[in-house]
Amino acid sequence: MGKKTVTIRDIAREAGVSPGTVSRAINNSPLVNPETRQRIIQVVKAFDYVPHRAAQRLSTGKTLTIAVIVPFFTTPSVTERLNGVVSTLAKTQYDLLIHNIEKPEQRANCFRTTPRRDRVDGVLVISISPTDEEVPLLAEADVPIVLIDAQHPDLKRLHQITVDDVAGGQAVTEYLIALGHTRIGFIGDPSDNPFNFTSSRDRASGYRRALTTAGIPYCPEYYAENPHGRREARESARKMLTLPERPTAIFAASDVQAVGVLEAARELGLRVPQDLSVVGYDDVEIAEILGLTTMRQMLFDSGQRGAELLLKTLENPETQPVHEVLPTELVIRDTTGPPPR
Amino acid sequence: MGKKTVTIRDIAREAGVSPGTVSRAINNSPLVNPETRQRIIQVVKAFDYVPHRAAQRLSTGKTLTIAVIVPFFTTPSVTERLNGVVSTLAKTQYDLLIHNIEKPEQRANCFRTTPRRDRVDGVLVISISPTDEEVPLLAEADVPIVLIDAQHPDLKRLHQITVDDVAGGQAVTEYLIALGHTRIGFIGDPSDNPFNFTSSRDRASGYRRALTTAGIPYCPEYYAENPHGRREARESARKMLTLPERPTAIFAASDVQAVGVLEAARELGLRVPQDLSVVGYDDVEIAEILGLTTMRQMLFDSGQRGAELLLKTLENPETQPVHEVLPTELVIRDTTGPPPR
DNA sequence: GCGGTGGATGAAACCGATTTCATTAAACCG
DNA sequence: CGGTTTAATGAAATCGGTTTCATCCACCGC
Repeated sequence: MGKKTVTIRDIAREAGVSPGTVSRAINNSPLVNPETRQRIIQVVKAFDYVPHRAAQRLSTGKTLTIAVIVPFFTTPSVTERLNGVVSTLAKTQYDLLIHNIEKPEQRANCFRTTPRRDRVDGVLVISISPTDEEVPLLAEADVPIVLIDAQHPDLKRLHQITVDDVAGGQAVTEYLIALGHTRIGFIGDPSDNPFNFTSSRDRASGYRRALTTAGIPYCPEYYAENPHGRREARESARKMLTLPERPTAIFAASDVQAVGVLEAARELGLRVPQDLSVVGYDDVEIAEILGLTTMRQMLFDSGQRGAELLLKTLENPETQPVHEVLPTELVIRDTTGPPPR
Repeated sequence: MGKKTVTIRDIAREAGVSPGTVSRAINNSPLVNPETRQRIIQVVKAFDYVPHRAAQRLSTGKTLTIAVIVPFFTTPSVTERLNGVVSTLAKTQYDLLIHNIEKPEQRANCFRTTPRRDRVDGVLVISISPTDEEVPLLAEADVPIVLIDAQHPDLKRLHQITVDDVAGGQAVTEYLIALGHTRIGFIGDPSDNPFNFTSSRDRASGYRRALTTAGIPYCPEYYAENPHGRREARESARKMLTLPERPTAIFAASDVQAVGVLEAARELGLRVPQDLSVVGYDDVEIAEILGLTTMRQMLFDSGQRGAELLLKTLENPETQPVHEVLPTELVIRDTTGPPPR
């Protein structure tokens, strides 16, 4: 099946015009006679002609491509954000390129090679906050960039869609305090991680701030950091829950980790919420299934808004960088209650 | 920041050679003196030069792009397959284009416009079986295509990575029968759906076959089809479990649906597995969390194998179409046991 | 010492579109 | 009716690589 590609010259020859005219005709240039256009369109249809993408890109300088840089994209919360991006872009003619980051070196590599004018028209970055050294690199790339669930103080150059994780962490903790808890544990990701994830760190800040405000001393034994994961969280929870004076509530920095906490509780024979209250973060599907109390964030919407923002910027490059903060909402289910005794 | 792109000619000038030589040097052509290459590489590094993708594509005719067509990519099982694809392709220099299908018309559109020589070098299709009308269209496109978890009898033209869903469904049912169950329900997706998903249908065939073999009459009341989803499965399960003579076991065509069944059981006060046995399919993370007995398929591997197969075919276009059937494995956890009484 | 062989390189064509610039023909105007 | 716009189109340059073909030079064998 040789099936040679039909080029714009074929169309031109067939329609009895020059390639330039064909190009103008299909790109809605006003500089072409309606009749001529009609004839050309006809030939295009007849030949099922579609312009060669690479050729278009090369000559226009536009790539019609948007890249999204995303870490561990099988994580449910990340997938949901990505979903927002994908469904928004599906309505446009932009192609979506996915770069999954699972190792720190991929991250560096990706930040260096992806945001280039000749590769993409714009970049979405999900959940990975660029470092101070990386920002100038990104800015220099001269490609519009939107951070989703990631941040950087340099608002002059980067669009940002975030959630106030400090406030969220604080709200969760205040809720637990209001229930009467004073021994409240926190289980999150490493504050200092090669990906520069910030959300867990920020939620921990909110946690501490709420404790301080309430006059509850911060107890390092009730604070644990682990590489993200259910198992890791379970181990931490187990340790924490076998302390001489165990916490009566645990706030996990994500639903995934909260599940680990629940598992640890089950193993230790602790009833939830009678013996232990557990709160997660994100409100992914599993939270609803397990009846987990959690802080809901608008995951899908964050992706959607980010994509929309990027599209708007592509249309109008003069758009000033925007920093949008999405709301959160505490969803109270079955894993929280007053402390025992 | 103007930042004009540095082209191969810039490198050539700087290194004191011709563009052709630079091209040869960076593409590992043996036709270039090691010293010259060394010098060129140096300049490339110094200028942080990266070849213009569109230009490469145009001149080579290769797009260096692979598209994956995937339905509802937030579904955990689909995400996991996709993960296999992504991680395999990450090691190559191919770009990955994602087309998410959520509506039937997207499907048709996608099959028509995506598999074109000038757009992609190859296509991976996940979980969507092409129809008889679509296959010639795909074949004509003259782009290698690999179906993952999808099938079509025309093995002459399409690579396929599948699981024997009929056998899988049969095995699950036989297991339940061996436990002593005779009233076994099945809850799956619509056999006839606009996406042409076949896995649920096939698992149902296996289910029926096992019943027949065991001499258990097939009872339509124990068989339900719903649009895929937890809630829908829950409703079906509720109906089935409130029958005068309710099933003692339910086989759900996916873990997601099995969760719905578990919810229905909980609502109705049925203990699992004492009163009701539940089996899922896929073995996604939630199955492990909930202790769900399920049929594990190699989700990640299916994506990986599919991608590898596609890459191999790209290297050697003469590769004969392959049909690879991946094994399944019954994972027995806490939701299955002998029937009550 | 000379034709032959092959390695390394440069010059130029080419991929398929877009876009600038030039050209032609028609329309318009005083 | 001559001169000037203006609309429509063609010719050709361009985008940034790759690749073919030609060239040059060194080395080999005789």
